[in-house]
Amino acid sequence: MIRTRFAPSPTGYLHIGGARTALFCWAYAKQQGGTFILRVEDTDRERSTDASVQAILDGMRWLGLDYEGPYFQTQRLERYRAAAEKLMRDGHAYHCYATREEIDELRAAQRARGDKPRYDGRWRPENARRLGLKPPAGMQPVLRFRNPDAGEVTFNDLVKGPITVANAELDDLVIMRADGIPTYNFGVVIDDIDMNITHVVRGDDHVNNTPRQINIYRALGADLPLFAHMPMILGADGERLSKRHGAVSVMQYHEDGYLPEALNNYLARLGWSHGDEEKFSLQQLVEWFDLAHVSRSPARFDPEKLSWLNQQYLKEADDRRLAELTVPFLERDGCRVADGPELHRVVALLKARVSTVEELADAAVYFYRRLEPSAALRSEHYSAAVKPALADFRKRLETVEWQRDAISTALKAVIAEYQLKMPKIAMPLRVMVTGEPQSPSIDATLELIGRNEVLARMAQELSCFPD
RNA sequence: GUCCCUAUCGUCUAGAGGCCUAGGACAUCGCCCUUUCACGGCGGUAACCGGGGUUCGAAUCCCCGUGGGGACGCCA
Repeated sequence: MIRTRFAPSPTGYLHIGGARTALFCWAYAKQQGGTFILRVEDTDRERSTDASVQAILDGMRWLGLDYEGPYFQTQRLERYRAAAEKLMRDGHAYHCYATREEIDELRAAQRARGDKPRYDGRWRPENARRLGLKPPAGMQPVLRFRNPDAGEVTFNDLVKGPITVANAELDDLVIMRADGIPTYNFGVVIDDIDMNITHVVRGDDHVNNTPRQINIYRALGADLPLFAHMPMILGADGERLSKRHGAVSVMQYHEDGYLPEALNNYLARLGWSHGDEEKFSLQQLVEWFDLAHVSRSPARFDPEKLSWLNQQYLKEADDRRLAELTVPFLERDGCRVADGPELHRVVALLKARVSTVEELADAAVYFYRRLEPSAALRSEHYSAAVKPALADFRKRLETVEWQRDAISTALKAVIAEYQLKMPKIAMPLRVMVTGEPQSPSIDATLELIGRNEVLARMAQELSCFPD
C-alpha cells in the first residue's frame, strides 16, 4: 500500500512550489490507489503560526487536494524524545555543548579557508575527552547525530536516478534542540517511519538532506522509503520564485480570479508531461501521473500560459458558478448586482473575452452602473452625421420588442434607411451605452442592459453630440 | 569556495540509438472570420549549450568544459 505525504511548515502561505509538490504527491498516491497524508511540520516555534496553518489548509481545500490528517509534529514530541534516547543509548547520538557563537566562528573560518562549513565533531565523546572539554555547568546541550565518517550513501531517486554522496561531506547534525524540540531532519525521519510513508515525494531542495536522513534511518534500524524529488519552480527570469515575481501564494490566485482547475492544470504541466496533452482535469492527472515523466531540471513559472489556461477553463465554466464568483468583484467595484440584469446571462456574454474572473467583473460593470465615456471617445465616435440615425434608432427602441433579434432588426433598418455601414453606427452606439469602445455584440449588450437604462443613457449621450 | 543535481524553440515540453527534414502548447508575427474587442480557424518565425569519444548510425549513451539550479542552520 502506497503512502505519501506533504509536509509543509506553517511559516507562511501555501506557495506555488509547495502546491505543485503537494499536487504531484497527491496524484501519485491516488494513481497508485494509496493514501496521501498532510503533516504540518511546526517545530520552528518562532516562525510557525496558526494563521499559516489555516492558510495551508485553505489552499489545499481550494485546490481540491484531500488528505489524511493533518498531523502536527508538536503533538508528537514524546515520540521524538524516545527515539533520540534510543540513538543516545546506541551511541549514534551525543550531547554537544558548543555555543552558537563558537559554531559561527568555526564556520566563518572554514569558509574563509575555502572549505565547506561543517561541524568538526568536537563534542563527540572521544574528541571531548581528548580535548579535555567539560560540559559547562547549567547549560542544556543539544543532541547531535553521529554521522558515519567513511563510505558513501547512495539512493535511487525515482525521478533523478542514482545519487551518491560521500559521508565525508556530511557532518554531525543537530537532531534535538536544547529544549527537546526536534530539528527538521530528525522529525521527518521519525514521522515518515511512524506513518509508514512508502514514497517520500518532496522538493528538490531536499536532495542534499536525503543522505543524512538515510543515515538516521539506518542508525534506527528502520527500512528506507523510496525517494522522489520534484524540480523547483523558478520565476520568469530564472531566479528563485519570490514576491517580486507576482503572486507566490496559491490563495492570491484565487483572489485574483483564477480557477483552481486552471492552476492545477498549469502546475501539473510544469515539470511533468503526458505526451502532448496540455489541458486535462485532476481526474485525468490521477489517471496518467507517473514519476518517470517528471522532469529533472527546474522550470520557470510563466504567468502568460497560466492566464491562457484560465481563459480556456473560464470559457467552458458553468455560467451560474462564474456569476457567483464574480459578485464580490462587482460589489467591490460599486455595482449592485441585484438591481441589474441576471448576472449569469451577462457572464455568458463575456466569459470568452477575459482571462480571469476579475477581468470578467471589470467587463461587466457597465451592465450595472453607468460609465461615462471619456471626452476622447466622444470626440472620436460622436459625429453630427450619425446623430439623426441614432436619434431615430432610440425612438424605435421605445417600442421594439425587447429581444436581441428584434433590436438587431431595428438597427439594420436604420442602417438601410440612412445608408450607413454597420460600424459607423455601432461604434458610437456602443460608446453611448457602455462608455467603452469594446463590448460584446451590440444587440445582445443592449438587450441585457435593459430598455429603460438604454433609453436613458442614449438620451444623455445624444446631447453630447456636435450639431 | 565545496558538494549534489541538471541542460531540446523566448517559455513549458515531446523525444527511452535509426520513426527527427526534431513534434505539441504559451508567447510572437501574418491571414481569415467580424459591428468593436475577444473567441475561433489557417499559416509563419523559432531549439537539440560547446568539445571530445562509443556506434554502421546519437537530441538520445560516456567523458570533459560551460551555463543553470540546489545544498552547506539549534529553518524546513
